[in-house]
Amino acid sequence: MGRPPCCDKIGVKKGPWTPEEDIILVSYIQEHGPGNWRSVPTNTDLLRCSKSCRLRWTNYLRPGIKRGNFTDHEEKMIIHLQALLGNRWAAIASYLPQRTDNDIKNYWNIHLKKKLKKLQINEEEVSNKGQWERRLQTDIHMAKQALCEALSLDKATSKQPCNSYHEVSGSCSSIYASSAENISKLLQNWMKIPPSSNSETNSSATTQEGFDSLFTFNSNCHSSDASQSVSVDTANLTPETSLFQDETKSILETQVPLTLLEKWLFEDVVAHEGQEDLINMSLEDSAAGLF
DNA sequence: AAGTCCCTCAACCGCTCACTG
DNA sequence: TCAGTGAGCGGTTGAGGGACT
Repeated sequence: MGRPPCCDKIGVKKGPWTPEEDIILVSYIQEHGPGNWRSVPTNTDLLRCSKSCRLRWTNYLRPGIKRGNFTDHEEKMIIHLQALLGNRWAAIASYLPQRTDNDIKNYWNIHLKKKLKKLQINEEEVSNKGQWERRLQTDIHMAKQALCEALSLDKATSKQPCNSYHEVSGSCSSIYASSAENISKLLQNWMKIPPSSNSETNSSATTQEGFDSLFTFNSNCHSSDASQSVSVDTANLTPETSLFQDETKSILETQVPLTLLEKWLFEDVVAHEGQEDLINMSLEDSAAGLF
């Protein structure tokens, strides 16, 4: 038996969202909170698929989304995390809470792939090309091993879903950059009055606490200022807040260190505090060539 | 000015995962 | 244990706009 469609395809509107639709969606979420997407089209006048509503919210309307150019720091983060995690864009996005996985994915495919390809060509031209590749492959292999180890350990323990999107939505005080001013106002109101009937399993209280413990933002996170900082506080890295909260949870509980990620997180903090280069592991050479 | 090409990014599609009864 | 269902994720597409000829 085939999987039924998520919604009735007949009469479902496709294509770009209009400001009016945005307002309807935001108003609904303001009242009911994000989640239970299935009910959104039925309880509103939106002629949209539930998936479309969710994507519109998570990729565009959700508060805390930073738009505009990626900073050097963000680029390095993405490159580094992509080397460690592969194309797990959602996981990578949880380290860059102001960016959506879609944005990161697009940015990678459009900009960074080209840069890395260019770099690779350059590297081939220099004599130490093989050495760099071997180092990179070794580091990636080590990262994969660590992740596999963590994931296999995790399977033995209880699982908790990672809802980084909603952690962000409940914590950041920024507004999204929309062309529709009224939507922005709606969102501002929503930020002031968090939804009381949030149906998500992750409460705003816990997510706020957890989020704050992982990421520390400048107050103006709506700003596109390149100096915005995202520092990772490893001292407060709790199982609830980690990107790999399930993985990390199991690790912490079983006292098995996820050394590679921890090392990187620590180095990230050091790099920030000492104004040193973020990338000082496998990609330090390549990053230097890129930027 | 008009036509074409290229780039960007919002949105869609299809798959997998997680949860529930 | 298993089927049904909702939600999330990653790959891909196509419309729109800017750059170029």
